[in-house]
Amino acid sequence: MVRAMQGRGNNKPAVKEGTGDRRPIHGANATIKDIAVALGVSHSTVSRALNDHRHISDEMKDRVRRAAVELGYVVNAGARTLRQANNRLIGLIVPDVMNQLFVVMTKVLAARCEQAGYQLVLCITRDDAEVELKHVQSLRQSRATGIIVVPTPYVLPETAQLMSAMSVVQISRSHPAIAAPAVAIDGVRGVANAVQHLADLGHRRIGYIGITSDRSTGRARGIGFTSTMERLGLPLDPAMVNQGPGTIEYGRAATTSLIRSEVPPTAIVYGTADLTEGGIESLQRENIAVPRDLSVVGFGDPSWLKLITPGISTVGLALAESAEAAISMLLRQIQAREEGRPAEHQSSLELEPYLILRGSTTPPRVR
Amino acid sequence: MVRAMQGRGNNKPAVKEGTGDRRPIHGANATIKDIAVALGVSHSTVSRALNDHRHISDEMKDRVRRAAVELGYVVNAGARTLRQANNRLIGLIVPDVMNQLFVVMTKVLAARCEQAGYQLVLCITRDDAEVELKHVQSLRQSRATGIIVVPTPYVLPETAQLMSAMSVVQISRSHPAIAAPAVAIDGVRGVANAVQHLADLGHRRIGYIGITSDRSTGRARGIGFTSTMERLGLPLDPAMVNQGPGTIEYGRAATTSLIRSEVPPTAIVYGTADLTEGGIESLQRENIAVPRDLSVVGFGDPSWLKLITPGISTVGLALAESAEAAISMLLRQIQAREEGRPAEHQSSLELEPYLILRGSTTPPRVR
DNA sequence: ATGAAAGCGCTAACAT
DNA sequence: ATGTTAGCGCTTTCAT
Repeated sequence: MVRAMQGRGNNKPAVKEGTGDRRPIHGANATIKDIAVALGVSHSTVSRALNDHRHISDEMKDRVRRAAVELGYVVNAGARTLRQANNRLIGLIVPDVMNQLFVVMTKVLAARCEQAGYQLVLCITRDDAEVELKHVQSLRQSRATGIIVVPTPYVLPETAQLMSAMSVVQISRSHPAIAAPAVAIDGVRGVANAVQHLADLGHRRIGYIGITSDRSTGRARGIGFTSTMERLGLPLDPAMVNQGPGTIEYGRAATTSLIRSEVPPTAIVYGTADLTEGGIESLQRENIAVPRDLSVVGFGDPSWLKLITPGISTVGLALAESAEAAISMLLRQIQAREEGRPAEHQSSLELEPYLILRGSTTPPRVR
Repeated sequence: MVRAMQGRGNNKPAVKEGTGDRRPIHGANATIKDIAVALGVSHSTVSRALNDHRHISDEMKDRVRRAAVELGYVVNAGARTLRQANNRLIGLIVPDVMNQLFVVMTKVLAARCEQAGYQLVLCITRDDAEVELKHVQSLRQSRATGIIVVPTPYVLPETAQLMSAMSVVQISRSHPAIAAPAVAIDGVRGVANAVQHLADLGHRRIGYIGITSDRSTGRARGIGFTSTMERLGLPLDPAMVNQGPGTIEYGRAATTSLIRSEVPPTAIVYGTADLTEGGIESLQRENIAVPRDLSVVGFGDPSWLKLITPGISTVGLALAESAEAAISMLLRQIQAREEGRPAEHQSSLELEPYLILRGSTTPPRVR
């Protein structure tokens, strides 16, 4: 701990160093210079040896590697990046990780990133545009190689501008201000299929509980509902169309209000997995017999859904596939940029949802 | 794209640059030097202005900031780190993000990291020690400030050694080779409480389905079961103690095998949420009436569990609290290290689980 | 096969 | 209040 100030012109502040003196035996980080000194060679030789350069003798490589282990040397990725301008960092920006949708994506992306030698920086926005901006700034500052983002409803202009300098792919949702391709699941089709199925069974008064149209997903699913109702010539009572926050609570409240309304629907279609969860909770509380009293089609298919009695029919989403598609697009984009190619235009992709029938739908009782 | 080789002694490889020429208007990253040149001042003035240094005139600060925006300047965090040795990166190493347990932790940690100005690097090991090592190496190379880790069952010596040079906190599980404090939930007590509760109701033949003892959690919960059975003087039939992988499939299979056995148990206690999920699935398939035919106590409390009919009693875990505790410990550890303090000894912490009764337990039918 | 030296972008002494 | 200079750890010419 006691150390005389050195008179030499070093500008190293005379503070911390963990324990002991200069020897990088343990504690402070050893550098290639330390190895070079220990071996009496130049630090460039050390660098070359560690990078398995062709013109370094096997013996030297061996000595260097041994010394590196000895000194506990670990390359400083930051310093390397400064030279090579390439830092193997990918940002994943999602609203929430409790949501089935985003967890599955996260899992797939993490696996792919690891495989491709990237670190995954997880950013959770809670759908707050300010938080989103902060994350994008950090990512940009650390020169992240790319970003996969589920944009918040109201992306700030600054956020979009920062992104314009980076390789980006949007997933699940897409925002017009972000000039990046998007991978999404066709929400129009998802809800349309559900409505069609119910209509086929004879339902005419169908309720919808979805999220607000400020998210691209909410908008699409809402359109899926209204347009299909119209196309099939079914009455479109505004009271039957409920759009709110995508929370379990809202799903519960909206469901309760629908089934207690003057003329309740004979079927309800949900617009997200959380809303479905809230809906199921409400139906159980209100003792609604599904599908006898009410037919139900959920959205999304978390693994527990099949444990519910009765089985809930639902809109299945190809989550893993969309994540795979997104990361492939991103990696291609990155590669193009690294090779100086002018980033081929990537068109957005929309995957098809599919209906999973589990018995929560049946023809309406009366009519 | 066409660009003549420049004769000057610059060692810049004559490749990429996106589009156009040197001006950092857009595309390539502007540096403080670019700003300095544009303004005809020195780059250190620019640096100081951007960092709001005291001795820079307000007018200069203003000009610099304006130019920075103009040129799309974003500080290079890597370069800064090289000087300041402090890179605001925290690694989170978990086996899986599909698991309720780890998602909740991830959410809490992400929030705290954001708040404290750290980026969160998410590393998923799939309980593979090699993968874990790779992640730790990357983290160490990028000089991550700290790590929160759910260690794999068989941590490699190299992994443990790398960690010894970093600020680390273990969470959920703990591994003896890792010299870092751990925050966990008392698994012995969790299962013991469940068994005690069932014994109080009069059960004597109780089955246990948990994970193998190679994870610290599995070991503790197993001990919680056997020791409590012994303490209460209940018969401990080896056939009633099932330990395997923590998968839904195993939970299903083990449950099916238990209820089909010669002398089936009158109650089953589970050791993880996934096993509980598999168990419920099996019980539904086999048409076992819970709690009439069989009492059940689950482990963990994912939000959907209360939707199951009948309500499943379960061991509640203070997941968010344990994550909070872990991140606080880590931040304190980091601060101590940064201030050169010798890292006060942090003792491990064990939180108490609590029983949530929902009606899946009742006195045994016969006796 | 190895060494010397430059420089990536930034901050911080140390001058003025 | 601003400029000059050194140096963080590394890779990479350019010499030898």
